[in-house]
Amino acid sequence: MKKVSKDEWIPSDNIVLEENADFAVKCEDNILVVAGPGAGKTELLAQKAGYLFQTNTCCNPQKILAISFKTDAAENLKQRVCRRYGDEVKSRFSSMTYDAFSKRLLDRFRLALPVELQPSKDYEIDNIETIDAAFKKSGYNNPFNLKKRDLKQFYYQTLSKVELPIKQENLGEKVWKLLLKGFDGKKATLDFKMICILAEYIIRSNPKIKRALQYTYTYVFLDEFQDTTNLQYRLVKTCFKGSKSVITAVGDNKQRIMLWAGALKSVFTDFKSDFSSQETQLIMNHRSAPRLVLLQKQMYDSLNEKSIQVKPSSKWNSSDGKIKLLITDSEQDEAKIICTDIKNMIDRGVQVNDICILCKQLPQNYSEEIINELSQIGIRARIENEYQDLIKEPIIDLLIRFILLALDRKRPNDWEYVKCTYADFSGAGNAQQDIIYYECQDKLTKKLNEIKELITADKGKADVELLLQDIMNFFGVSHIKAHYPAYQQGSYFDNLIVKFEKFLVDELSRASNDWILALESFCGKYSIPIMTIHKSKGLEYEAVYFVGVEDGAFWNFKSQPDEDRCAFFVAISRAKQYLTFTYCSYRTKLRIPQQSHDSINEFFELLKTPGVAEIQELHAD
DNA sequence: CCCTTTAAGCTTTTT
DNA sequence: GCTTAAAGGG
Repeated sequence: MKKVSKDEWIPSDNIVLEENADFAVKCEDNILVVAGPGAGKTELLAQKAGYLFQTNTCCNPQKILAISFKTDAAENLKQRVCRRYGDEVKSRFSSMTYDAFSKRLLDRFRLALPVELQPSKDYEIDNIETIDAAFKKSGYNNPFNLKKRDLKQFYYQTLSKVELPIKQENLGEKVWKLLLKGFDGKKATLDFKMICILAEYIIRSNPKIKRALQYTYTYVFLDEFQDTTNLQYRLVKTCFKGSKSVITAVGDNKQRIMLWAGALKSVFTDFKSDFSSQETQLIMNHRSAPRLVLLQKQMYDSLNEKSIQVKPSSKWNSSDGKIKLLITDSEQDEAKIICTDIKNMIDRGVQVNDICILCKQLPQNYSEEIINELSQIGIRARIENEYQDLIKEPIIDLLIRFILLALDRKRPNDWEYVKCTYADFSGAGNAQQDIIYYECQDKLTKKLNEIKELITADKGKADVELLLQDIMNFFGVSHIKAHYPAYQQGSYFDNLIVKFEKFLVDELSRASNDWILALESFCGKYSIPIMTIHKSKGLEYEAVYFVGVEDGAFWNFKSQPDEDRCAFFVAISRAKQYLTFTYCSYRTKLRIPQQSHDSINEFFELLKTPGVAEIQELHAD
């Protein structure tokens, strides 16, 4: 990485930063960056990391702490920064989730807690049976006969309300004490909220640790800031309020769809006053075509958003972008029309995995007919839930990369990843000069060749179960579990492997035992993803089909209209160029005699505004 | 055995 | 809100 002066610095990868983004990158005070979809919020953070490292504004041994919500978001940011600025910044850019950050603080400084608050070293996470037993042992016997779901919610709420240090002896405090140490032969159990509370208390009650933390992390990035919960925000506040550490928070109030899961509604204003932070807005939308940007802007009123001048990228013509509203009586008609549309799009060169089908909820209730129709012309569409749950697991990722690498050695990224992981597991770490390290490489190469032999020997008909076992034994199951503590709990690990095995066998039979094809296919390269709006957050697609804009899918609209408007906004803003909405008056799986759109009529009025969408209606008579 | 009442789910992540 | 499945009552 070459060092440059502040005036000479230019963004990496030929990216052009709009004025306010450039300001935010170079800003050395706390700043809140509010920006809509496609503005490049995460990219701004990556560029800011580059600026801070390249200009030596963040100088060794100072580090940047980047906090995200999802592991893959944290991982993506880390990869982007490491790719651009090399391994020398790897150890100085800590990109992790809130939960990983809290857990790290707790595990590292557990002994700094007063003895009565120290959890046992081998605590489990979120063992609901233990939690239930602890409440019962503390004398709580569900006096109001709460239903299972409400009971669970009551448990977690009671636990998260406990203030440290413990001064009272109420129910929550009693249960905490049991859970911290374990009881009646049960292991200690914490949930992530408790971990967050403990981490916050460690920092609050240990000025030395707090100072060390602030000294280490002179810059802090907070991604998806609108989703921050009160506990997470309190942790950030305790760690960095009043310090010299500079916080950059990025978020979008129009995409606030996690309030129901506990996001803190006032987090933007709280942050501005607590951290005397400035605020800046980005106005570019690099993602969506002009006509789609226009539709997004038309929603600003209902989202209580001032109409700022959002600008689409200059790569578009002003007439670019297509919006359609498809109204049918039967799911068959809906599926046929979507299918023809998708076929045309693919023929024009759009990649299958650049087309997405979105639902407000339960994709399986809305997409069956579409999946069938598409499969008849050889296009695969699949509900992503289970696949994504597996793909994001580090062990599955490792297995996939290993097999791909065995079959095709020209995969530098996978080689690097597999090699580092293996070296790590074998204790060779980063000691690149060490002879052990070369031994590792040697062993790895041999094993890769061996696996390749196994797979190619019988034209790909190798036994999947044995092969996966073989690879895992090579890395050492105990090493894997030691490295990823989540895998030590219960049968979680074994279940993952069994599921992956099942999926892989299935993919292999589809791909006539072509392992590379099967694995790529498992990773979603050749299929249209189907998912909920919530899962699509942060993603983008050339074409988006929002299936089921109906009251049945927005049953919650009356109780949380603002959040559902945001959900609608998130859905429409995933699309780059093509956006199709569908409404179908009867859905087999829902068995609602006749769908309506009374409660969400505002969406229809929006789409029916002249010049917005092309409307296609198909009625059976 | 049949009819009525009640419960639970529906948008989520994290080691 | 609207569903399905299980539990309850006669």
